[in-house]
Amino acid sequence: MLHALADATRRDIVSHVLQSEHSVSALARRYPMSFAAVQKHVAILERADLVTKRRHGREQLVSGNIATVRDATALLAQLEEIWRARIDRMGEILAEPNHPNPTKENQHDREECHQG
Amino acid sequence: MLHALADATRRDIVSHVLQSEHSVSALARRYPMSFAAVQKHVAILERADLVTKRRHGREQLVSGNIATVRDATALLAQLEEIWRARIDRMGEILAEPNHPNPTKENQHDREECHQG
DNA sequence: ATAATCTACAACCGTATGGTTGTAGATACC
DNA sequence: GGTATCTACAACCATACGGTTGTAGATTAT
Repeated sequence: MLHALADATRRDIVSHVLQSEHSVSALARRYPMSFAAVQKHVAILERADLVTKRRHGREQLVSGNIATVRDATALLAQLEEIWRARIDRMGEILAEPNHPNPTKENQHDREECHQG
Repeated sequence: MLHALADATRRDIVSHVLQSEHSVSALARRYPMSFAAVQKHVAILERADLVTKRRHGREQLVSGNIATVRDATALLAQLEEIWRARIDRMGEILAEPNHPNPTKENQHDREECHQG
């Protein structure tokens, strides 16, 4: 599911179909790629249950699957929470004036990024 | 970067090396796969700047790259925020007593779109 | 019926993943 | 020096991605 969200085009599609339904061809017109490519992106999102398709005449209307997107956001928030806790803890340790191992200091805090 | 985080093993590695440094072989011992496989995971995380390696004798100690992880969590939080706003908005619309399409709330059931 | 549109699906290409094994180079230990 | 350990890297495999083109089916409009 994170994999499905790890593509900018797919995230954009999800954002749009969360606001209103769009047919696959309407979505395809928004991106500089073929219809089939967008169709595949929609299929991946559908497989991850992030969007749902609804037939309307000859069109296939795509809409965001609210429940699954909610699950995804919950998972992301959870990961973010866990990591933030760890980061905060490391910040505390580094801020301690008497922590035993100064060599553990941040490898390169940020300013000497001579090497991207 | 989301791609780098879209793998359970890699997320686990990040969690662990955020707490303390681990050599590549120490990490490899934690997972039911070969040393080379874990080495590749670490390489992917390193390419995404999520971890950093530091040489210590014959070992290569892996540690979480706090700044990039922070960026990642910020990005995730941002995505979550955008989507939550959309979701909340849809929730409001669905909660309105006079909105035109009440069947929209449970479009999860797509039994058979049969047509001949 | 014919044409135009929307969709689905298959085949193909180049590349990356996730995994394996094998080999070679450094480093530590005896 | 010899050996064990840690690492790097290459080759290989199966699968999937991201994209293309092409073809066929379904629906709408004329």
